[in-house]
Amino acid sequence: MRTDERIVRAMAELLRVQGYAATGVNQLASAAQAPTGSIYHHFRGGKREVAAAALRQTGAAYIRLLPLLLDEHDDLATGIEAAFAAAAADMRDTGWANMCPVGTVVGEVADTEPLLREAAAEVMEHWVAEGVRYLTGRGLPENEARDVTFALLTALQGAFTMARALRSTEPFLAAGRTVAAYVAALGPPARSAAVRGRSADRQ
Amino acid sequence: MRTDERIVRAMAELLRVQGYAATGVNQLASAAQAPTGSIYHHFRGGKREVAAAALRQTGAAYIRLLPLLLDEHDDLATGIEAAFAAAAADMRDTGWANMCPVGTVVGEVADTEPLLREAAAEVMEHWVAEGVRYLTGRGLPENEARDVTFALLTALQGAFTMARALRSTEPFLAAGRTVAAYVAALGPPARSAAVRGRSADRQ
DNA sequence: GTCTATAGCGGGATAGAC
DNA sequence: GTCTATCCCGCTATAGAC
Repeated sequence: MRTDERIVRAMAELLRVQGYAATGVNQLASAAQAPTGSIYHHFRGGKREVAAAALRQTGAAYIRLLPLLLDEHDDLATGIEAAFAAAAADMRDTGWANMCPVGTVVGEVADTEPLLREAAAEVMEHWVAEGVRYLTGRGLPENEARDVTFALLTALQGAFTMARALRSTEPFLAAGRTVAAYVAALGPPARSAAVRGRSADRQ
Repeated sequence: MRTDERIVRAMAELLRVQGYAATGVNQLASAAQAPTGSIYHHFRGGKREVAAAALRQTGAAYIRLLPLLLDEHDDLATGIEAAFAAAAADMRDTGWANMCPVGTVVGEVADTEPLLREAAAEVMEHWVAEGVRYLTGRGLPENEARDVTFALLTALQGAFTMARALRSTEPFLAAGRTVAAYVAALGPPARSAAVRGRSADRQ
């Protein structure tokens, strides 16, 4: 892997576990198996710029999971509940350490690091756009798709935080149940028709 | 106000805006209008101990808002939507700076500062217990009350994060709409009976 | 108890050899 | 482009005058 890629990946890992301020450049360098100077060679903006790149990369990877997880289930509500359960299992299996780095960094430095706040905002706008696109594709009207997208994203972010502190999967499972129930109550007939359409599109 | 109280309050403020790692002891001292040494006089555990006290104090204050906001409305779903709208307005009016310090600190140091993680866990356990107590008081069965409590808390935490990055009230408003709709779908007749009972209790 | 001065350390960033 | 040595600053924490 290229040096700059290793640096970005290492930063993403460290952000997930210990946040931005606590992550030192030297720690980052040794985690990336690169000398300190290489960081400034590849990223002239230093630590800030590496973190911004890590947020964009991680954010893009996260939202790719949405169709991967939800396409598995013909019923959208079932898929949502399963996605929360998967996130809960991952969190538990990694020792409650793997937060979403985007959320962590926003909490830390949204008001003190404009570059990072902007990167986080772009990532989240992308999440919302992709969520709406996916859910309208599964038959939800635009305004409902937007509400459900925000419901999913806020519940996930909050569940990461609560699960990490409580060391329990319950925040994920309970939040997943309620979002799924909300979606199920929206209008099952319209949605199953949409699912049929979606499956047809692929064949 | 006593010196130690000023210190705890200043720490809570700083945690909300810039997190734990970025908050220095000297900055804390000047914000509390106290000399550096006073911090170690009142809190022998230093910065860590001040932060733990700030989390407990803020956490207790936050959960007191729950009945204050929801008692205003006879219909529970309406009250929930209004509470999210109030949180959104507060966030906007403070320049998108006022996160929940408990969530921020968890993201930063849950795996590196055991004392703070434990303080956050205690605070959140208290939130859950109070949420369940309040909602069962308004007529929800225990298991539903627990799910709704987690739905409220995770959505709020996540909405703080997204609203701060996006500088938009939409995460709060959209999440509030969905949680309210979920509650409204649970069983309106049982709940309005409970509301009548609650009002009667007060007179 | 209140406050000042400072120790001791680790941070981010840089210069320059190779 | 890779790596080392080092600068300078700010941090936490403490010692000790008042």
